[in-house]
Amino acid sequence: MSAGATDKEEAILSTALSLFTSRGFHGTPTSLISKEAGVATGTLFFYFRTKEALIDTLYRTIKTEAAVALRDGLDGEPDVEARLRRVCRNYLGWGLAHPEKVRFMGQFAHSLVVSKTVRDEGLSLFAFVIELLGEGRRIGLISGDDDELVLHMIVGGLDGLLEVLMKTDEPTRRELLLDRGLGLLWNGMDGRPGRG
Amino acid sequence: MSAGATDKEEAILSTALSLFTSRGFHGTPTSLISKEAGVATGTLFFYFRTKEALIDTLYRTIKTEAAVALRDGLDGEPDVEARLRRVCRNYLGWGLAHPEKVRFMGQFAHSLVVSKTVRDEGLSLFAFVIELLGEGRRIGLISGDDDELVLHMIVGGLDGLLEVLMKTDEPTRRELLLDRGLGLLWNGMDGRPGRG
Amino acid sequence: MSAGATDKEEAILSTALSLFTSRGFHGTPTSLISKEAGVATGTLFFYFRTKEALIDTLYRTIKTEAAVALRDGLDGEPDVEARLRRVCRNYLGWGLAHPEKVRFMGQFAHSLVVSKTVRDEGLSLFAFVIELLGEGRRIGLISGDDDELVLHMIVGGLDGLLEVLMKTDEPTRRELLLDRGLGLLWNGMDGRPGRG
Amino acid sequence: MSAGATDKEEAILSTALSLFTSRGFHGTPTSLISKEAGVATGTLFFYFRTKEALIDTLYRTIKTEAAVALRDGLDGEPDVEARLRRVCRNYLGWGLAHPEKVRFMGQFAHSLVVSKTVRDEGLSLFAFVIELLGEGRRIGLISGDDDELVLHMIVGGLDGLLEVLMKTDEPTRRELLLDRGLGLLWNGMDGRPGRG
DNA sequence: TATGAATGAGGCTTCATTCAT
DNA sequence: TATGAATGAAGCCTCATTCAT
Repeated sequence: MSAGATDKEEAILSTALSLFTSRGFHGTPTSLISKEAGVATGTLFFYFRTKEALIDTLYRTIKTEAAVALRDGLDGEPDVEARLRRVCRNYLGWGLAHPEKVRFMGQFAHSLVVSKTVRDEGLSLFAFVIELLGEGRRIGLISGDDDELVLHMIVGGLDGLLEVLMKTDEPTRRELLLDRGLGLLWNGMDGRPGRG
Repeated sequence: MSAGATDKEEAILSTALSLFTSRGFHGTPTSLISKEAGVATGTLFFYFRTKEALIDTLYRTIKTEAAVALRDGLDGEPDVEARLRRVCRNYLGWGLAHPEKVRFMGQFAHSLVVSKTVRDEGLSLFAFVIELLGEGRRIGLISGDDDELVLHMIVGGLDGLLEVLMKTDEPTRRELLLDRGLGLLWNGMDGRPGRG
Repeated sequence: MSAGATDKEEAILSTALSLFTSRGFHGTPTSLISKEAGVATGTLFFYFRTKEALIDTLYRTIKTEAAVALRDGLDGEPDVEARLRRVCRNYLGWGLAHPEKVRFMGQFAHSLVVSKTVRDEGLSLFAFVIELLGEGRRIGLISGDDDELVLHMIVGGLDGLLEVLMKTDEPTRRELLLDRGLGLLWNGMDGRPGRG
Repeated sequence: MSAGATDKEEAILSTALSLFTSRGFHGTPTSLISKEAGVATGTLFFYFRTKEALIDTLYRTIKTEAAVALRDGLDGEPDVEARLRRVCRNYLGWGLAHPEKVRFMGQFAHSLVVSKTVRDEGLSLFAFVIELLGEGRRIGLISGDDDELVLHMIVGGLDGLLEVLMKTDEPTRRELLLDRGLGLLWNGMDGRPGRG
């Protein structure tokens, strides 16, 4: 999962991810995590000082991983518009590739079990997107004047889209919905000619 | 809070709402709820069989209340477009009027402490919006062909918007952002003339 | 059940009897008793000051009833031997007619939930049997010199016999076992001629 | 108490035995058991999943111990009759040596707090006595044809006898009663010459 | 007599965490 | 590094009992 982790640490983290996702934080005793991970109860606390430290690490790890994924191939894109579209597609692509992590985030992004510090920390990882939006606005690509508003609405829209995509198993249909969803995001709901 | 509730039941529900919102489900012992609500520990369990039954009721109650709010004044609107815009505004208006309930939903909509049954149940309350979108699509008002996709993306976008609005205390600025947000939703991000 | 009991008191007692027998004393909340008896929770405590008072009453009632049954037809018997045999048959007859009460006694005769006072009280009801045994011994009918020893062993043997009889549904077989059992009690286990 | 038990497990079991016997199952909180046993509350539940599992273990352990005691010296006896008499004496001897365990059985043999499974399980431990009775019957030593009936009546009689013996502190008198009791069991109550 | 909402002490059990090995 | 027996605070919930009606 993360870089310099030992086998056992690794095992604990990935076991915790799926247990937390399927049973919730408080439905998952540390004893169960260690048992499923094949380590002793004490071992978990050797690697993570507390149960909350464990979920914080998990949160941070996944958020970082997502931020890295968002950046993928960005430098190769010719202009701001292409880069923005790429970021959106990366987001959806990463989500579809890691449904468990998406569900984890869905559960814990607003939960109080992840410490506020760590949640705030996560935001900075996505600062470059705000940056990108700012660029887009300055060249008239993006309407409005409040980048944060736009960011929130895009993320909200993408999350809604992702939810639908994750329920769609058939690949062609999924691709179709993905395109259509991005179209809605870009061009709005209004379908009347001459408007929008 | 709900209709035929006793005083004590009422007190328990509203106390639970604010405690759950501020401290989380597992950070809130039932003993604290009853103490703050001014009733005996046993009384809580007289009205709600378990702690989970309490949060389920809370979830259901709020969801129902929101659905009712969404419908407000809908019949007075002249056409589908006006009704759709009205629903969106109702959603934002209700959210701004009940920030605690919004935060409650943000925390528990994806949490496993609310039973799946109750969460699924909540969806049916919003079926009429799907209906409305279908009407809109049939008369060419809404682009695309998948009403659920559109619904999810609208809700996602509105949630993002709401989050920003809730952080904005100044009323004029808030009104401005609200209009702009709805504009983005309707017309998309693309700010270039002749596109979108 | 007992003499001057009202309908509700009656209902509570008989409901308690079968619930205590099937679920045990502590497996039976008073709330369940009142519900099954069709009365309000408070009503139970109007008739019985505490839950223990209820089981004490039940114990006393049944014990008294059994003692009465033991005496049945005793005066009509010609001599001590016939009276003793009659008492034994009465005991078994009553037990077979009231299996639930037997099971109740089996469960609570040695249990600490019935107050010691009431348990001791019950013994005096059977003093006449000791008396009878004494008579029997004095005329050489009964061997030994310790009436209490004999009583305890008879009761023990009869209880063992009753247990077997209660498992036997077929009437003829049951009658056979009953006779054989009394034979064993009277003549002992030893089957060799010239012994015993 | 049992074989491979730890010191703490041992302490919990023996503490529970005397507390359950003197105060009853429901009069004995687990917290009291752990305190008296000198362990933490959690430790009790480390060794026994529930309070009922604890009493089940206790029941099983004692029953097994009794069954072992019954067999003592059986192989050294010359014939069936001697073996049968030995079993009876063993039973009484064990009972007198472990009055607390006898009282425990008296209380819980018919109680619903011991799971039915465990109670049924206990029966198989005494199968060899049935076997022995069968042998005795086949060679004409025992009258009757139903070994289970005989077993139940013997056990009943012995329990009655044991009860009396346990109340007798004086050793010579006790020995006398024991002999007389076994005599009654073997030869019956009937004291008249030429009968029985 | 009868009701049933309300009480609150107390019980069982869980589980994060420690520490001697 | 790793183990797992041991800890004990704290939580959820039950239930006998009361009392205003």
